[in-house]
Amino acid sequence: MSGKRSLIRSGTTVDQMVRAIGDRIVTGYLRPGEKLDETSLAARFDVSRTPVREALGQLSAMGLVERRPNRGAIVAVVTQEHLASMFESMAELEAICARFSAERMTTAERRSLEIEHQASARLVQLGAEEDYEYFNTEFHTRLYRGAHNAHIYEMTVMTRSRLAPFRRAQFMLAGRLAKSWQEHDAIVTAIMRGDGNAAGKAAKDHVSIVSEASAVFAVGDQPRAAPQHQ
Amino acid sequence: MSGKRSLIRSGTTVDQMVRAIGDRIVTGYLRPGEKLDETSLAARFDVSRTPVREALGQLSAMGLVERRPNRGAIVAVVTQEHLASMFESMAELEAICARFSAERMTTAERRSLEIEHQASARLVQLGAEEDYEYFNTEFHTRLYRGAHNAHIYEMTVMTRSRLAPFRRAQFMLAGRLAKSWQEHDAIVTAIMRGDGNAAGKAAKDHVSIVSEASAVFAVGDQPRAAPQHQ
DNA sequence: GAGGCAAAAAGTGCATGCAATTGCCTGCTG
DNA sequence: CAGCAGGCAATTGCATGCACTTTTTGCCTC
Repeated sequence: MSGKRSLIRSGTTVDQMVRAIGDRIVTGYLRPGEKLDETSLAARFDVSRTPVREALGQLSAMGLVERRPNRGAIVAVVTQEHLASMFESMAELEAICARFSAERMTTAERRSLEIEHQASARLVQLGAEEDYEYFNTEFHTRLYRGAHNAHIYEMTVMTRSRLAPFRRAQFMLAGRLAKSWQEHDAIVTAIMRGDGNAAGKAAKDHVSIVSEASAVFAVGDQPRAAPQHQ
Repeated sequence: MSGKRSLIRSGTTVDQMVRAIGDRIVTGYLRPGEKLDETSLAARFDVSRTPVREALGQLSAMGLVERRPNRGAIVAVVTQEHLASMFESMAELEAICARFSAERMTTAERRSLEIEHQASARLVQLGAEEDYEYFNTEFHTRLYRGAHNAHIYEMTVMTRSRLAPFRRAQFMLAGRLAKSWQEHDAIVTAIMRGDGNAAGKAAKDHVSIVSEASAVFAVGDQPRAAPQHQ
């Protein structure tokens, strides 16, 4: 019995690798352009190269890493242009989710969305960025689910995760917290009214604003090469 | 009988496997639920199991195959519900593409869209289903590109390919050819006018109609288990 | 000192081998 | 004859090995 997997959760080794590496990319711990060396990763996680290779392949299929034949893999480098296209897509996807949510959410879903949203008002007053961030994720996830469309849900979640590295610290901007809440409020109100078009428009505006706020960070952050971690 | 992988295009072996297996799924040659045995596939394509495994992993990340740990892979089984959600997503995505196309296509893109569309009128008169099918694909691809948004393009193409197996023979329906052309015409007209909303609506209606036409076929075809293809 | 070449080093791509898991088959029990 | 335990064949999951490609390094030339 050689060294058993230590800290990571269950599933096959490949799945663990996909999550481990994917998480590090999504959270920004691994930066775009950074080299993903199979041997080092294998050593780092105490597995052989095979599961690492498979994981890199899957991550590449998801668009999180880029693979150059015979030349190794790197964390996907997102051009400004492609980043913009993802933010724009995100706005459209959220608009669809909000519109469908307005039309399709069950009474229970509407109620709990409203309740959570109202509860979050306190976080804004307290200026609790961390907690609001968590709530914010929850809020949007509710919209995605509320659309009652599995495929749109998948696309939206995937797009959001690919955007995650570029969206950190958005709430640090002065006043962003309160504005975010108001924008959410517009979405919730429209959903409660069952007004799909208004909900869609409100969601699109909301995401567009977030995009602009985030883009600022992305610019200085992006085109750099690979840093030294650990 | 066994043997060559000559007819496939270049790239790494894994890429070839992804394309080979993916094609067979998308074209319906491999049916939903069918078992994908690593050893047989490896023998069939005359490679070792490793690239087959990697390919299956990537296809699973794309949603084309389903992988049960330790229990092998099967062609993804799409429930009626999930299928409906994909068709609905498709309509929304095409609507976005058409709207953006109306707003963003270059003059050259508009012109060539119009020209090709007009040329296809002949195919309708001739009742040339095969040729029209080819043109139809081309037409929609132009819309996706015309949106000038790489991420939406990716999502749309991916969704379309996943729907491909359920969309066969749609033009066999009586009169579908002519109606399809008219629906395209509405889209083109709106795009030429630069009217994004009209283009989006026309595209959504168009796809919705196709969805309904296709759903008919899907019903009898879908939930069955695995056939014998060999 | 810059440029170019060749050999070595590093790293990827695929094949093969072996342990682990699953599912089936058999035979026993009630 | 149904039901279940145990064992066996088939198949998956991962590790390792080897060939090939790319990159680096060191040396030579100019």
